[in-house]
Amino acid sequence: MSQASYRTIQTEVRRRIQSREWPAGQIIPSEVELAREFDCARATINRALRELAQTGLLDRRRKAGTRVSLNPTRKATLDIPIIRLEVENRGQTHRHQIIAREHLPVPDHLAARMNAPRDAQMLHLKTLHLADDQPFLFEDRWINPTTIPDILNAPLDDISANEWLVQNVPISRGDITLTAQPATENDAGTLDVPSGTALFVIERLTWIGDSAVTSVRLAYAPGYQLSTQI
Amino acid sequence: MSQASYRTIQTEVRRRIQSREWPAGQIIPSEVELAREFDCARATINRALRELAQTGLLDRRRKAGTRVSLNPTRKATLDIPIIRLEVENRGQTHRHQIIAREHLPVPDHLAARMNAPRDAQMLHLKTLHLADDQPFLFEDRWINPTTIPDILNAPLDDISANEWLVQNVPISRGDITLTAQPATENDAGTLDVPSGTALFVIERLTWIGDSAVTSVRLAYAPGYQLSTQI
DNA sequence: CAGTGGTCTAGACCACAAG
DNA sequence: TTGTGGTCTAGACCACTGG
Repeated sequence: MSQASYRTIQTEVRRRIQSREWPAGQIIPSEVELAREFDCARATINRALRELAQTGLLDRRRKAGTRVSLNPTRKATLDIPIIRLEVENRGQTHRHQIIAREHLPVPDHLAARMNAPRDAQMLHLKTLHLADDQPFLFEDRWINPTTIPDILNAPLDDISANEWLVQNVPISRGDITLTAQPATENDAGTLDVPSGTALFVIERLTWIGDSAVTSVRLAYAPGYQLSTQI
Repeated sequence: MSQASYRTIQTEVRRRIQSREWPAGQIIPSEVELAREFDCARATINRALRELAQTGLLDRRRKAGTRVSLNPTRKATLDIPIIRLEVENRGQTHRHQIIAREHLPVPDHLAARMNAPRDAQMLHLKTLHLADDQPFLFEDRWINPTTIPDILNAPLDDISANEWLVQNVPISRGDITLTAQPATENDAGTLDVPSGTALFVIERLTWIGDSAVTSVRLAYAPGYQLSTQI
């Protein structure tokens, strides 16, 4: 093995794990030994193994060594695209309608989660996104104008709040929750489905430092699916 | 800035992006320039920026340079744990019941997706997972004994197929789909919910090389949510 | 304590693609 | 053509932690 490339090393390591040459739970040779075997620098081995550990295939600990994961918690990466691009990537045309736009005191449960004072005034937006003029998803969003004063001047009729925020607010952190929910009366009327229909719902709460930027609930029309690979 | 660490560099780069010092879409200095500024080796800058690019914050292209992503498709990492651990991590007790276990010709639509001949015989398992003796999720799984002959000897009453497969089959690839579905009659009876209830459903198809290992549908009881962060 | 992975360096060559 | 990121090296020191 005179080939030295972190990719070829990764491939070979995967092969040895899949062939049970290195069974689950077993310690594999140290970086120094592997560097000797593959005739390459230790840094190359390190990169190969470090990346495999990031995907959950290996467990690494100083002194203890590197072992094949016993319970490989597989990690899947979800892409969170802008809604407009999500629609356009399906080859459909995106359009959005603002259904409501008002300043209201934020509901208590949101105030708590957003680390805001009770009855804080926020911008509340309800937006329907359409794909080829069919309802695609219903967006219910609260935006904290204390954190994002510019939002008050944003041209939200032309560019959806989703897109404006992604492009103008460099968030530092976000909490995401995926659930299935029965359509509320509100959902049902907006998406034009029977009340109680099973909807795929994504809720996100995003932050700049310790200041909440926006809390949003995205209710997708039936048939939506989120796909990924491991 | 005499500190040289890829982590401190990442923090500083994030700060500059969030503060708009480096606006979205703009080219940032080259690795050589940053190495000079931070007084460190180029490899250190490379690692810092490479990892940020993996998260979608930066776009890098040879010769074109590194720029702040214009439409940062945020990437969230989902952990796919073993069901037993998922339950136990909530502080609940896990138990499973095998509801059906039979060899059947696989349905046509699955045969196609699994790259198997029509009417191929597969092991079909229906399993109910319980958390503190309450229905937690209903697992409907097809296992390809051509790929996994050992499955026929597995003690599936003691250890769920989910867990046995994770620990014994080093898969190379998996397709995952997340959806919301109304409970079928079958789901409803098993999970003890009304038919039509909104259920969170994960479907997975996993592979060793080009051979399908298993196709599984996990229907979670109402109230389940999948959480992550970005 | 000592062995392992974690990180950094200074330098080098290369692959790619923008101009 | 040429500047950029992509990768590799040989060596070094360090941090952590198992025995």
